[in-house]
Amino acid sequence: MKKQKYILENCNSFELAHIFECGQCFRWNKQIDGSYTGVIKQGVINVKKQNQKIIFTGMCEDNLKDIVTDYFDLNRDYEKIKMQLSKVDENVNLSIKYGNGIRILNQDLWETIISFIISANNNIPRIKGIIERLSKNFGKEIIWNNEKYYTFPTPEELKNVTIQEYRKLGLGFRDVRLYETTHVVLDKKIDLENLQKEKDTILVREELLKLSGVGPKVADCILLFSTLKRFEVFPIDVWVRRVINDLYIKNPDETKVNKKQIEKIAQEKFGNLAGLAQQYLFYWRREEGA
DNA sequence: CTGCAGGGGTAAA
DNA sequence: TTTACCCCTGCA
Repeated sequence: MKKQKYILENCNSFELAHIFECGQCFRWNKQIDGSYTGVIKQGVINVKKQNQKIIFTGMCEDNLKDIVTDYFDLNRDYEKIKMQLSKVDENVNLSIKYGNGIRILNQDLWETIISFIISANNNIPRIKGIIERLSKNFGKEIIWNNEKYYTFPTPEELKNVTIQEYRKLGLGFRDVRLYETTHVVLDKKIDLENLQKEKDTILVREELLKLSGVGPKVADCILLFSTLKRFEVFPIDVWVRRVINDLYIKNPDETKVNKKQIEKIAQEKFGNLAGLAQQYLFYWRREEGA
């Protein structure tokens, strides 16, 4: 573990709030100076934006530049993607202007699976709290700048944790799901490394859906926000339903809007960039509060 | 102060 | 296709 620093200059499409508050991650916390600190794999990293420069500092084992280049998806041309998507219509264009600095993170597959199982029928402050307690109890401690941080627990580190212990950490009815999924992964009934190599998105999705606590929405979030990185999926939650209904369907009762209908619209309008369009629309609608 | 709906869904009926 | 589910927060 060593202290490292990396400065990225001339980076378009990189706004801290857009990246960390758009609902894709749960382990980044805003600091007093406006920067964000989070745990990636076995390291702690702080990201700060200053005069158009992105400053990464951290305590980690591997090369910091390599870690953040991968994690923040820095080799992808978001300007080009935004250009394409903004042509769809004026509403999408507005949403892109609003969340112009969004990047989709390459988060660890295991961590993303567990995080989104916890996210089911839950709210962000509580999700963050649960993940923090899980890490504190079962992850490894890292000390950086006199503060304690904890890595996200591996399947092995959760091996002997009981359902009752999960319940005590406030997981609620998700306790059984976390227990079952952990053991399915430990027993290699579903092999995450193989899943990572599989090209066919449909097949990967089917495998994810076999996990306890993973339904259609959670599966799509895992596909989009982890290293699986599938931009063609379109996770549908209440906010996405709301914004798609308001813009394109206009059903007076949004709870009656059919999922198939939303999927069709997403496919037709956004194609293989649906996932990213989802993020812009979601962030726009949710932050605007309208 | 108490009661209750609802939250970035899933699984079981 | 409908309903219960754990826990927390906001609001009537």
